[in-house]
Amino acid sequence: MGRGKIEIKKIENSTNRQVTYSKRRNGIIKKAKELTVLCDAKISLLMLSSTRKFHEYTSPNTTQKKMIDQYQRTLGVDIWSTHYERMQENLKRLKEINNKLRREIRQRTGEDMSGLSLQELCHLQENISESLDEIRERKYHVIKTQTDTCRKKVKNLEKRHGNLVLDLLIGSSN
Amino acid sequence: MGRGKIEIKKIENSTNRQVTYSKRRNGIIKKAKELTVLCDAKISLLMLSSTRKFHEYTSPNTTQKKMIDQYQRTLGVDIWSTHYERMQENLKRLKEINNKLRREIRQRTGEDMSGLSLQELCHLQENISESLDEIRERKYHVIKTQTDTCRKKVKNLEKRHGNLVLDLLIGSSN
DNA sequence: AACTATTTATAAGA
DNA sequence: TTCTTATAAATAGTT
Repeated sequence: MGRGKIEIKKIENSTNRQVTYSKRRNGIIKKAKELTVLCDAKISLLMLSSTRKFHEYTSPNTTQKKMIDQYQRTLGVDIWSTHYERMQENLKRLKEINNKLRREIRQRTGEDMSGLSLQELCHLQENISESLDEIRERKYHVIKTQTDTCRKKVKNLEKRHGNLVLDLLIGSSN
Repeated sequence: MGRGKIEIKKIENSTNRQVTYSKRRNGIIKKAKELTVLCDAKISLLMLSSTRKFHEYTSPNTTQKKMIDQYQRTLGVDIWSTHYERMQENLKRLKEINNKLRREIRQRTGEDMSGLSLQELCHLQENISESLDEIRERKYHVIKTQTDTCRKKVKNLEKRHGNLVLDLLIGSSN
């Protein structure tokens, strides 16, 4: 290489390492370009430096996707299968949960009770009766809150109105 | 390079081209390995010869998938967008529907009514009251069906019992 | 696959 | 970063 043989091990000096990376990166890209032209090859070269800088070279007559597809076909692997399958399982699971929830709602609304036994129906009735009680209770709570708020406003208005009448009777100083 | 400078253009002689490909392929892989070690870099190198032979090098501390993901993130492109993104959107949509359904159930059970106005509460109460009526109706229907079935069985039994008694009185012929 | 004359790449220094 | 240059490494053509 240069002035004196070097051994191939990590360059500890960060500056030197970056300089060497830059030089050799250009070198390897040049080699890739030459190989592409000389031998009619297709090359995909992805490089990530220790400082997270990204560089790439792809032969002109191809694309990253084509190269990766070729890679997968040739080696008989599928890089994405793991991800893909997991996502598909997730989808399936969610759909099932979804259907269960819908069924539960349809039972609670009384739209579909065909599969329920007498015992289950009794239980459902009891359950919904309780829900109805809670909703009624909540409704009264909301009504009471609103009424209270309303009363306070009236009281406040009355007080201000009283003051206004007083002001009119006595006469304001400014 | 070797004995006499060469120009960088396609080697027309097929044998020479293959030989050069082989030599330079090894050379570039060696360079990639050196760069990996010297500069703590991550490299993915895919090569396809004009004879459709495939060769690759990937740095030990990474994988093809990681490199491609990095590539996509860095360049802001997504080779897999069609499949992958559609799946992810599907997942998101299902999750949202899921949450809506759960919320609806929680409202109907009276577990969570904090976001509901008085009007909505009235509507909910009415709604659930109707559901309760339907469930009650269904229950009575089931009870009636079961009772009818039971009565038929009793009648049947009585009839058979009557026949049995008759048989005993008259005597069976075989 | 091995050899070797040359070209090319590059490490260290400026 | 860029250039220079001494030297190592790569390799084209040959055997």
